[in-house]
Amino acid sequence: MPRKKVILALIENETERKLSYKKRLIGLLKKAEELNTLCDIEMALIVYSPYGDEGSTSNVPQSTPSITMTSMISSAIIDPLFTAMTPQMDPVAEIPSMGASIQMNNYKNSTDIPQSPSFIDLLNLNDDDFVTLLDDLSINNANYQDSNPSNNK
Amino acid sequence: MPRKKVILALIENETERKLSYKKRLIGLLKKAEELNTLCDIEMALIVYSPYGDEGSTSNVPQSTPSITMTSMISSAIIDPLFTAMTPQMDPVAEIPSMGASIQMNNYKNSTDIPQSPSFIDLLNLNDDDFVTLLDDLSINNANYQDSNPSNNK
DNA sequence: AAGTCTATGATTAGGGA
DNA sequence: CTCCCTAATCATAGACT
Repeated sequence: MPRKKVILALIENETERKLSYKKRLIGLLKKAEELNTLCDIEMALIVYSPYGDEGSTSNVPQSTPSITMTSMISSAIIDPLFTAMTPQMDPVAEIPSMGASIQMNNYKNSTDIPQSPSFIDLLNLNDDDFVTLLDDLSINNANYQDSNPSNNK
Repeated sequence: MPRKKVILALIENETERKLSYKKRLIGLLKKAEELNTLCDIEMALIVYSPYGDEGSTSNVPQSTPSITMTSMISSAIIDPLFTAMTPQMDPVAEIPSMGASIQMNNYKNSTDIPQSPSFIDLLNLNDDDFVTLLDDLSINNANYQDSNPSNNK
């Protein structure tokens, strides 16, 4: 956007694409939070990121995707489930109603994870993937690391 | 943002707040779509709007809230469920897996709808509320109007 | 309420360290 | 890769229709 007008097409260069993703995710979260604050709008933003575990526990890009769930919901019912999260907690244990309520078809990706498992199936929130729960821009995320490495095959 | 620096707090004036909401929702959808296109990121954005039916069938603000589900998911599995939608179709019938999969606690608001029913409970996608499905910025939405007016009490 | 316009604050691509 | 910086594009409050 600066220096060069954005072309609305996939950024082919992976390094560039990932950099853009990181910048734009922060921007998107900020915009969403602003809408929530300014207009009292309840919402949920669920982002499937192929860059889930980088910089933390693994050096292998795209091998362990993550789901970023952003709660900007002001409702008292769902808020505690998300705001209570700390990096030390187990997200799945912490959000039982979420794990119980979002039941999609129990898809298992039999090929490589880099080929992108179905987004909707990842919503199962089982042991396979990183789950990152963000409450606001302070990205103090709780990563739920895969406890079963075989799922990465 | 222009003309005046934005103060991150609830916009007290209702008309102003709604106007800001409409503008910012479009902006948010655009940003999300850009992230999807540029970085090949799958995501879902669910917005609970208290301004669902205005300008269409009712003049009563906030009496029939709506859920705006924005699919920017490239997966072939979920895409057809959203893109197949037309304004003439019944969204609930059209997205059986969605209706079946998102099972929250079956909350019924016994007081006024303007007091905002729980966002998470609205996700039940039953007959009570407007459901607006957006596939991209072309806001060619499919409204699913309440077939049971008593739910507005 | 819903568009259109536009000035200006916000976002971000590119580059440097 | 991750900050930091800056230029240039983008988003949008306010005004007007």
